[in-house]
Amino acid sequence: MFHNAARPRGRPRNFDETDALEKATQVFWSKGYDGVTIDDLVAGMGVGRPSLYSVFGDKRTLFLRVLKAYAEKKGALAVKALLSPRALRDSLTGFLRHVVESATEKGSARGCLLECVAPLVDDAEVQEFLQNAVAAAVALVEGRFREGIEAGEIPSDFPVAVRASLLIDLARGLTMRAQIGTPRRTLLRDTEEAVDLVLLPRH
Amino acid sequence: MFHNAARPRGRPRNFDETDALEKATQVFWSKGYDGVTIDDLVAGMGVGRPSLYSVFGDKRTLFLRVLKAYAEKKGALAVKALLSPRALRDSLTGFLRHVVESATEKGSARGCLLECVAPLVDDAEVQEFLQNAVAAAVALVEGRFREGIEAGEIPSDFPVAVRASLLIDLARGLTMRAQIGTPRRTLLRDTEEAVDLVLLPRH
DNA sequence: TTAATTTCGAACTGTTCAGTTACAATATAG
DNA sequence: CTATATTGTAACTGAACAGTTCGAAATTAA
Repeated sequence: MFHNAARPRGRPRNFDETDALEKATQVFWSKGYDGVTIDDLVAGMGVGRPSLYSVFGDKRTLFLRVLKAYAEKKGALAVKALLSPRALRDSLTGFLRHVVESATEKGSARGCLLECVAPLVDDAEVQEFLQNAVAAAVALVEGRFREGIEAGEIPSDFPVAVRASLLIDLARGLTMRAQIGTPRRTLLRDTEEAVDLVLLPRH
Repeated sequence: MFHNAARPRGRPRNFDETDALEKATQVFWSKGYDGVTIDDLVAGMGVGRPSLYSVFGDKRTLFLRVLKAYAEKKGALAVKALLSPRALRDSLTGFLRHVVESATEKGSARGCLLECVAPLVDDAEVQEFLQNAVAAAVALVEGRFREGIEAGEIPSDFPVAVRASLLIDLARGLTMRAQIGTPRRTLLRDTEEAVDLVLLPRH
């Protein structure tokens, strides 16, 4: 008899690795990095202490993995919001709306792991990862602006790089406001304004 | 013989309270709140452990005091930058330049205690304080915009409240970029762009 | 000089924490 | 059914930590 899904030999795990990782995300997201103890993770992930070490390594290693999974997921959603075939304004609004909505989601921590938690982690690898993530986000928005130019939605002298950078700054600002408790509807209102602003032609 | 500066009775302290508080600010600023131990503070402030407790209370109490002193200092500088008698554009540029410069000061921690560290502190009093600080900052910028309208520097239909909020969002974004290591000159360049943007008339 | 007062330095105490170990539980292979 | 492999549970260990205590040091008051 063959097992196509090569079932491992010993006692099976009673947790799902991906699921545990998502739970770890919530723990770091809500308590910060330094504020989290291994016991918090054990409790939050539903994984035994020795399993946690053997499967995920120590806190730093786990955090890096959480960070990468989170960024990938968030990045994919940003791509989806920005690169769907619709008007430029709608793309940007969709992007910022998604940012605000995920930062104010009920049942989840406020703010954003990448913007509020990770920047405070005193670790070279984390910092480098963040810088790349920000650069990627800016490049994505830049790309969308260039498409907008080709489609004639904005003038050809539109300052693509600068505005992309500023849009990301605005997104960060909105996220930080979510972190300190500004209500979702306020942020959603300002989302519209931010898009208006960032699309204004220069003189 | 009278002592006009009513010298207290016992052994004199060998630290200056204000100075120690500034050192504590640097400690929290560079290590975050949860990342700081009492020993870090003892080492960084040059104050003995028992003195620290008797003079400043526990970590939370000390942090609240640090936070308030920091906000007061920062607020005063913001007022100075925004309310000096000069052109609106120069006021705003001065404000953002100050934000960027203090977030990228060499010899000091990067970013901003109020924007990068405090929002992660899981404490109701801290959160409330931050919300008020943000509201005050927005109100300050709003006031400056209104002066600009009176002086005819911007049109009377200029969306004062919205733009003030967005300018603060931009400041937060710039600060967070400083935190993750974006160089000062990049941020200063974007400062100019941010002011240009926020002053654009609406269509 | 002596008494009273306050701070300083060092050591102490009970707690929390990270990481490990020992053993029981649960599975497969033959 | 037995041997082997892997996970889960609980408890252990040494280090780090918060907050306190105690005696020595430094000052004023009398």
